[in-house]
This record gives sequence, structure tokens and C-alpha cells, in this order.
Amino acid sequence: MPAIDIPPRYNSKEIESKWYELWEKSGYFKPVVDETKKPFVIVIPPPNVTGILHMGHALNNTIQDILIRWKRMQGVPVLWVPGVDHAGIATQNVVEKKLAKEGKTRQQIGREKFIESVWKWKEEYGSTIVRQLRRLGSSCDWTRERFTMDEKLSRAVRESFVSLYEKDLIYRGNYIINWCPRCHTALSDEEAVHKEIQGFFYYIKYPIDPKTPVHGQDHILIATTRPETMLGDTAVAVNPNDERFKTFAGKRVILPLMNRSIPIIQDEFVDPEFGTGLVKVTPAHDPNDFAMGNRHQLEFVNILNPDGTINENGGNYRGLDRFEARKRVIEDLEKAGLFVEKKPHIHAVGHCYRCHTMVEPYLSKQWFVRMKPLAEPAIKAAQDGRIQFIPERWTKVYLNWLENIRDWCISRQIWWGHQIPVWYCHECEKRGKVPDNLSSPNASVGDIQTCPPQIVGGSASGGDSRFRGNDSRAASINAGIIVSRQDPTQCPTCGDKNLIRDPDVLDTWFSSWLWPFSTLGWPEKTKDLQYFYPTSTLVTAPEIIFFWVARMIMAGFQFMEKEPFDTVLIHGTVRVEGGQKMSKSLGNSIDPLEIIEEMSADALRFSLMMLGATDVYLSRQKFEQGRNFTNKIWNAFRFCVNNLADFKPEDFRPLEKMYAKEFSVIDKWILTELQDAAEEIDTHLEECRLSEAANSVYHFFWHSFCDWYLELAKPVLMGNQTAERKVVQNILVHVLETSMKLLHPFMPFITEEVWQRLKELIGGEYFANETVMLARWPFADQRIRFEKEANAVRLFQEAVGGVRDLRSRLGLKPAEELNEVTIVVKNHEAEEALRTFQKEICFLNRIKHLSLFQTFEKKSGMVGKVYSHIEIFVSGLSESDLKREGEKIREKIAELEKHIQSINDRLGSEQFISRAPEEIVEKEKERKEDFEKQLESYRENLTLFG
RNA sequence: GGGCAAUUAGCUCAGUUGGUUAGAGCGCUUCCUUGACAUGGAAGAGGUCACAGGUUCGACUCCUGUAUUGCCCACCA
Repeated sequence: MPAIDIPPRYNSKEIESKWYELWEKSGYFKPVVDETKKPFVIVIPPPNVTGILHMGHALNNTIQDILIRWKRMQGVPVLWVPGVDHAGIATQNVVEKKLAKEGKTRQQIGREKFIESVWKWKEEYGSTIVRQLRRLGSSCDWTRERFTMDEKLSRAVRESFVSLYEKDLIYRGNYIINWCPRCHTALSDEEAVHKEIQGFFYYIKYPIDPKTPVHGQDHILIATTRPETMLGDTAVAVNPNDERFKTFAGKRVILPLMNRSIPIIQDEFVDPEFGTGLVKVTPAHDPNDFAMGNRHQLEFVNILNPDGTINENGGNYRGLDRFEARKRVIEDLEKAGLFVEKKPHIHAVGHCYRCHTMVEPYLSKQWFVRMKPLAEPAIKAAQDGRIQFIPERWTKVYLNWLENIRDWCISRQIWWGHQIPVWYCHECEKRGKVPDNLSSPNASVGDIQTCPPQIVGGSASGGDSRFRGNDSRAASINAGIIVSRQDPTQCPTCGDKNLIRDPDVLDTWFSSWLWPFSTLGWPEKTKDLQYFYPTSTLVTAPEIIFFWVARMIMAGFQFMEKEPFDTVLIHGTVRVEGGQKMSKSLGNSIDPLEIIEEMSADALRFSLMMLGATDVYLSRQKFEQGRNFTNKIWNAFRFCVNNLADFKPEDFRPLEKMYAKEFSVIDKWILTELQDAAEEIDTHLEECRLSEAANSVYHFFWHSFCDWYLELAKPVLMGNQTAERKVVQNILVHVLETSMKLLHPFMPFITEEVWQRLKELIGGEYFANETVMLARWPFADQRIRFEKEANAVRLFQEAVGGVRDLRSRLGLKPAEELNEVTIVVKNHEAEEALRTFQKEICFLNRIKHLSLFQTFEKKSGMVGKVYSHIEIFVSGLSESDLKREGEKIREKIAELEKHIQSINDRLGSEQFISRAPEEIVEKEKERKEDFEKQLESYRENLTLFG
């Protein structure tokens, strides 16, 4: 054989980079398109361009890579589309921070320069995560890598916006949205995460307006959690059915500090049981109050600047931060004798999902997507199973969200992102033709969220009153508004060329919801789009079902008229031991790249898969399992190669072409185990149970192949029997090769290394492929499966274990021989089975003489182990060992008696006999017989132990 | 406040449509540096399947309730 020098240690670093480069260079990651076959396609959940690989990515991408590699080996055309998300707010924050270090702000350098510097930043740091995904072994088709801000994907964004507008599914209007005072932008409902905080209920007196006196009352008492918002109060509300406040209806109060007279209105919304039963109404800063404001035609007074400070509508508090203002308002009320008390109160408050700042409900002019029509097909698809969630329970979560869906605020007041493709004509504006609330001319009137309010004071778009106006759906609705696929040069209404583009950009998710088809070329009808859409499986974490998964499904139906994938595989969240979520900000993260450095990418991947399908609880130690396994694989391989020194390529014969009689029982057993493993792994992968699949292959390789087969192969390999030896060598090659294929999706690097070295050794048609990546996925081959042998081997393993236990009780050193062992077998099958293993039993236990009998004259003091079908006799056991064994037999007897009793009860029951299926009754009878035989044999043996 | 899920060995979890004596990995105990591997090998210990009812010939598995925990959603000021 060719001299192959196998290093004693597996050097992951060299090997991993060597193979990855070769794979990529050779184009193995690119799909082999075959029009006759349905492809398997995954689009990557695009990581943020600011991202660095964390354990969540590692888990997510390992799963995707396993599925992709498995399908690829099955000969399915596969495509894994990689890419990166521009992550609007997150990226803008990062670059702004960098500018701040240089003493600059984005406002100083201006929009154009700022965007330039973001692109520059992207060029410099943006490919980090993409490099790291390669380190992990991800077999993405990098030639199809996409970025959500690419020219083509931007076109897709623009197309989708315009077409939705044309279908009246996009509108603009003044509504209460979530405003982040730190990021200076609107957020969608999903981007405002509710957190419970410990706050206070402040009780405040509002004096009755002397002009509308109420008998016997000079004030009312209201309760609020946000006292500073009172500066924008335009009413106080009571429930019309609340007897206590009947006399207040139609009266007015003086708003303290502002000295404004405001009405007391009646509204069903008010809950008489809650607070004082009287509610201050701040239509510009609370969604409920906003609705009340509309119902009662109240004034909408905005008191906040975009940065969270009080604006000119807040009187003396102008310029103060919202929390400072809260303090001052309370102080001043106290001075005025109008503050009563504060009580602790826990309530949920929205926080910005990017910077964790408390958000403000804020009235401003924003763009929205009308979601109800989009949700309908997405709901149906999940209900009738065209889209399946794994685990299934996520379907409910998904449906529940879609069924209660609210319109999606998509405009963001930041600079990094896709700028909204809307222009306003200056001339038309001046003539007051541009309304506040815009939607397409063919809009059906009345289905907009609520009526448009009258604004007083500044709004989000910079305090402009330019668009103040009333409804919308007048005939001239679209005068001066250009929503266009191409940049317009003049106003189609008046021809004026002074056009102003809407300064806002779109929500980041407005580009990612197009991902499954925009990456394939949409809106162009590309070949890729036709062949690869819809994709197959989406692999992601539960956190983004609403942000991304649900919206992709809606977009898929809207723009492609087809669901974007049929399976959504939701994996767990990565946590540290103890249950905390693993995150950089908590400082508890384990860097996957460190694990790759220290232990190898294969170890990282395999460890993650072995941890199970739920949330994974990690510690550094947990990765040792994967590392140990790579070590095991490497050493088993070394052992095999060392014993193949005299094996010539022409000695190799594919096993299915060998005769069954050439194999020993052990050979047949390991081959059967291998077929079982192949079948199990395949079934598990088919059902997306990756950790089960990993377990199967782990168990087969380690415990069946290494622990038993290789141990038993040793005497054969050391012996002189050439024919036997050749058979075993063939099996070694076959099992190794097959195992490497089965393991490859999980551990791509080490399996490639081992496989390539075997190929070098054997060559020939068996290793016709250039890489294990493209080798044929193993199937359970019935020709080399031998069911009968499995039971025999189990008995044999029991016998070996029993003798080993006795050896240790006799205190024998490993090298010492055991003189005389007698095994009594209880039936013919057992005898037959053990007789074939006589040599092996002796070898594994260093037994000089082994006798097998069906009956045996027992001598006292010569008993060791008693099992259900065999007894093992040795001499020289100590009193206490015998006693111990006797105890165990008594326990066993008690257990058997219990089982027999319960079976007797069952068999004695009329109902069981008449109602249980016959086969079950038969089975029970068999079990009973079996138990009784065992019981008899144990009882018989008990006499030997005194 | 609403919804979803979980509760099986010291820990993390399997248990595939209700029917063998409930499994795995890690950890633990004892022994072993035997020539692939101490990142290893062998032999062990360890569970009344959260609790209470119910359905059934039969329940870890199905139903109801209770308890505990976790997650998600939510415009009662």
C-alpha cells in the first residue's frame, strides 16, 4: 500500500482552511441545475452588516448547512443564498458613534456625506460576518451573495412600494406611533418591546372652571402615570354611565400649570373601576386619547420635540427633557396645592428594540402598509398546511398575530436605508393641494385607520405645518404627489420642476420581507427566480416570526402569488447555563470563533447539534463532546489505516458484491447496525430532527463501530488468516467511508480529510467523486443487512460484560488470565449464538478455558452472574461477592413476580380478553411465559447463594 | 390582563400517532496508562414519568383541574 503518514493529532486549523478554499474554488457550493428535478433552496436569514458571529448565528447556520449538505449529497440541486442586511437603525447608530469619536455629528456633515461614510464603513467592516460564516463551514453559493442595499434589491424595494401604493395598500397619515427619542425615528409596533417597569400613579387635582360651576365641588381628581403629558391635555373624560360624575358632564376644568380651560367629555372607553374614574385626555401622546380626540373633535396638542424634550407648546417647561419635566411638573403642582399623592404602580412600557430607550407614543405623519388584505392568504396557507412550522406549536403564534394584525408603520426618520420613492411638488403644496392623509386615487373611502386629526404644533417631520389639511380623498387627492419607479423631473399636475423628495427611509424589514425573491432577481423574471422560487425551508429563531417570517409570507403571496417556502424550522434560543439569554450586552457570551480556534469548527457544530432541539444551554465544557468526537474519529481512522498496510487497492471489493458466507457474525452485525443507522439518520433528517440524527450517527460510530467492532477486529487483524483478514479490511474501509458520508453534513471538515485519505489509499470507482461533499448519500442497503445476528450479538455482549464484572471482582489484573469459565445456556438458540462467539469471549476476557453447557452440575462457591438466558460460573469468588449477587437475584425475582402478577391480573380480566386486540393478548401471554421461565431459572440459582 | 408551552435520572433532554422490564449525553462511583484514542476503556449506582381526578381492557403518552416554571402578546390612563 502507499505509505500514508497519519499525524497522531487532528490538525483542524490547517485542514479546515485547506478544504474550504478548495470547495469554494472548485464551485462545489454552486447548484447543479437540472430542470427535471425540484431544487432544495434555503435563503439565509441575512445577518446585520454590523454583526459578528455569535452562538445564535452558529446554531442557525449549522442547521442550514446540515440540510443543504445532506440534500446535495442526495443528488438534489441545492442552493443556499447568502447575504447581509443593511440594518438601518443599527448601522446608522454604529457609524454615528464612530463620527462622534471624531467629534462630528451626522447633521454637521450632511445626508450625502453621511451615507457615503456608511458605505465606506461597510466596505471596511461589513464582510466580517461573511468571513466568519465561511469559518463555520457554511456551503453557501457565495457567487449569489446579496446585500439589501444592492442596486437590484433596492429596485425590488422600490417596485414593491410603488405597486402597493397603486393597489391602495400603502397610505400616509397622522397617527400615534412609537417614537424613539434617542434614534429620532418612528418605530413599528414590533420594534417597541414592552417591558414591565416600576412606575407611579400620580394623583392630581384639576380645578373646576369657575365659568361652569359644579355644586359642592371645586376640583376633580385624576390619576396618571405620565404627569408631564398633562401639558398637552385637551379634555378630561368620564364614563357616561358613571353615576358619580353625572353632574360633571358638559362642565369644564382649568388645566393646571397651563391655565387652559378644557371640557369634561363622556366616553365609553373610560373604565369607572380604574384609577379615579376620571381620565385626562392627551390626544397627541396616547393611542386611546388619540381615538377619543377624534371621536370628540378635540384639539391635538403635541408637546414633545423629536428628541424627547418639551416643545413650545409646553409653556414654561419648554426645552426640558421629558423626565426632568415630569419632576418639575410634580414640584409645581405641589406648590400649587394640586398634587395629592403618588402610589407605586407596575406597568408595561415600550422600549426601542435597538437602543432600549423608553419610547413615546407620538403623533406624527408616517407611511403605513395596510396589512389586513396581505394577511389573508398568509393565514390560509398556514391553516391548510401549505406552510408548516416545526415545531408545530409556532403555527398558533403566527396565526394569532396575523389574525390581530395592525397596520405597519414603515417610514423611518433616519438616513441609512431605502429612501421613500415619493416626491412632493412645491408649487402644488403652496396652493394647499397636498393633503395630510394620502393614499392611492382608487382608494375606497373609509377604511383608513381613523379620521385625520387637526394638528397643533410640531410633528415628527420637523414641525412642518405644510401638510396640515383635511381629508384626503378629495378629487385632487394626488395633486403634487409623485410616487414613482423612476426619479421624476417634473410635477405631472402643474409641470413645476421644484420637487422635494420625502426625506424618510423605509423600515429595514421592508427590504428583508422581499428576501426570498429579491435575492433571486425579482422584479425581473430571471432564470433563477423561475427555477429556485419558491424556496424550501426557512431556518430561524422564534424572535423574528413577526418581524420577518410572517411578513415574508405575506410578501410572497402579494408579489409572487406563491408562498416563499413550505417549511419554517424554528430552533431554540442560545442561553448560558442558568437560563440567561446569551448576549454580548450581558457579557456572558461564548465566542464561537474561539471555540473554532481551540477545538475546531466540526466540534462546535457537532456539539451544538448534540445539545438538543430546544433552547440550548451552553458552557465551554459542552463543546468538549464535539471535540472528543473528532478525536475519536481521527484515532479510529488511524487505527484502521495502520491495519491496512498490506491492503492493496485491488483487494478492495464492494461489500454488496461479497458473499454472505464470507462474513462472520460480528461482520454481519456491524453491517446491519450501519444500515439501521443510515435509515435512522435519514428519517430524522427528513423530519428535521437534527439532534436525533446526530445522536444516531454518534452512537453508531463510537459505541458500535469503535467499542465493539474494532475491538473484535483486532485478533483477526493480528492473526494470519489472510482470507478473514481481507474481509475485515474491506469492512473497515466500507464502514469508514460510509460513516464519513453520514457524518459529513454535521462535520464537513474532518470527514473530508478522512475520506480523501481513504480515497488516496483505495482509489478506484468506489471513490469516483472528487469530494465527499458530492459523494452519494448512503441508503439502507438490504443486501448487507442481517437481522438474525443482532440478537445473538446482544447475548454475546451480555456474556462479555458478565465475565468482565467477575474479573474485576476476582481482582485480576488486565494481563492475568482467567483459568476456567463455564457458561450455562438456557436454550438452544443461546447456545448456538454463544458458540459462534467462543473465541471472541475468550479474547476479550483473557479466558484460558471456556466451557458451554446446557446443563451443568453446580458446585457450591462456583457461581458468578445470573442472567435471564445465561449463567456464568467461575471459582474463587469471595463470600461478599456471592452474597451481593444473591441479593441482586432476590431483587430480580421480586421484580419478575410483580410483572407476572400484573400480567395475570390483566389476563384474568374478562374485559381485557374481550376488548384488547388479539395480538396484544397473545403478546401478553408470551411475555408471561418468558417471565415465568426467567423466574424459574433465577429461583433455581438462588439456592447456590445461600 | 390574554395566549402558548413545559414539568421524565444530579444536569440537559429523547420517548414517532395509548400496548416489552421508560432511554441518551454529560456528571457521579469503582477499576484500568492492554500497542487507535486517558479528548480513552470497562463495570456500576441513579427515575412511584409535578400533583389530583377522569377516559380506557391498558396512560409517561389522551381529557379536566391544581401547582410551579418559562416564553410571547397587550393602547386600562
